[in-house]
Amino acid sequence: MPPSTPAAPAPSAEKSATPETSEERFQQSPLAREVAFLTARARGRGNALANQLLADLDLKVRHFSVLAMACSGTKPSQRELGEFLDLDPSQVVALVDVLEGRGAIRREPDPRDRRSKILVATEAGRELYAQAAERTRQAEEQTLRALSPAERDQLRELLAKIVF
Amino acid sequence: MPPSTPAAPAPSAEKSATPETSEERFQQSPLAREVAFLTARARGRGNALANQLLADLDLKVRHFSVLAMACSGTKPSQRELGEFLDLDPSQVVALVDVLEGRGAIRREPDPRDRRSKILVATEAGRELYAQAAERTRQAEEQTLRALSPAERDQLRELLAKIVF
DNA sequence: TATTGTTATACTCTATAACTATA
DNA sequence: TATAGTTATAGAGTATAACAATA
Repeated sequence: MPPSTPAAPAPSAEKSATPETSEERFQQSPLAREVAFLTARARGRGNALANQLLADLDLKVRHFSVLAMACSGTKPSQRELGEFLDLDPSQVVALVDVLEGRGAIRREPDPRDRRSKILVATEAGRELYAQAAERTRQAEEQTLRALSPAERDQLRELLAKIVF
Repeated sequence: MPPSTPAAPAPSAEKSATPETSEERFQQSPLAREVAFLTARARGRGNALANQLLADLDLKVRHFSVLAMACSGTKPSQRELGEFLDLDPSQVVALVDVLEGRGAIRREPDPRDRRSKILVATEAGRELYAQAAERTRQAEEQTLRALSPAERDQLRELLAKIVF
C-alpha cells in the first residue's frame, strides 16, 4: 500500500461516482470534436453576446454587418452584399430599408448598371458604425478571452482560410 | 522602358481598373477580419453542406446532434441536452419526438429523478447514426480541405478553448 | 433572354408563457 | 417553492415565386 498517493479520486466510491457536471461529461462525446458543432456553438454564443451589446443602439448583428460593409469603402451592390453575407436578396432589401430609414446608409445608383444600387454610409451612419464597432470589439474580446493574442491571430487565419 | 516586366497588372489602366471579384474586394473590409463574421460564415456554409449530405437520410444537423448525443453513452437528460446544444427545452421535445417516432432513440426514466428523462439510442438509432456520421465526416473533410491535418487539429483546439 | 431589386408569401427556426408531475 | 418536460403560440429568420426596370 503506497503511502504517497494522497489525492486520487477514489474510483471505488459507490454512489456519487459522477460528481462532474453534464457539460464536462459531454465534452467526451464525439460530437464535441466536430468542427461543425464547435463553430455552431461559437457563432451562437458570439452572436447572442454581440446582439446584447448592440441592443442599446437598436441594432442586431445582421444590421451591423450591412452597415459595416457600407462604411468599408468597398461600394457593394445589394446583390454582392447578399452573396458576401449569405443573405437572400429579399433580406438585403429589408435590412437596407431599416438602415436607410434611420438615415445611416443611402442607395446610390450605379453609373455602370442602372439596375443595381450601391450602398454607401452617411455621416450619421459612420458615427453609428463607430459606436457599434466598439461594442462588437468588446464582444470579440470577451468571446476570445481564453486565447492569447497569438492564438487569436491563428484562429482568425485558420477561419479565413476555410471561408475564403 | 524595362523589357523584363511581363505580367504586371497594368495599374494605370483607365476603365477596367477593378477586374477583381467583389468577394476579393470585400476581403479587405474590416468585417472580414472579425472572428464573429468568420465563424458565422463558417457555420453557415458547414451547416448547409451537412444538411445537404444528410438529406437522403431524412435528417438535419439538429436531429443529428441529438442522435449523436443519445449514441454517445453520456446519458443526457433532455434539459442537459438543451443546454449543451443551445436548444430551448421545447425544441428538444420536438426533435426527440421526431427521432423517437422513427424508432431511433428512447426516453428512459431517470431512477434518481422521476421528472427527467434520459435519452438513449436504439439499435436502429445506432445504425442510423453510423450512416449519418459518415456523411458529416465527409462534410467536415470538404469544409476543411484548405487546411493541413495539423491546422485542422489547431482549429479544433482553438475553438474548443473558446466554447468550453 | 437574363439579371437587379422589390414585393408577397410561406416555411423553418427560435423564444415565451402556461400547464403537469414530480422534487 | 422550484424544476423537467410538455403544449400552444408568437416572433424572428430564411427561402421561394412573381413582377418591373434594365441589361
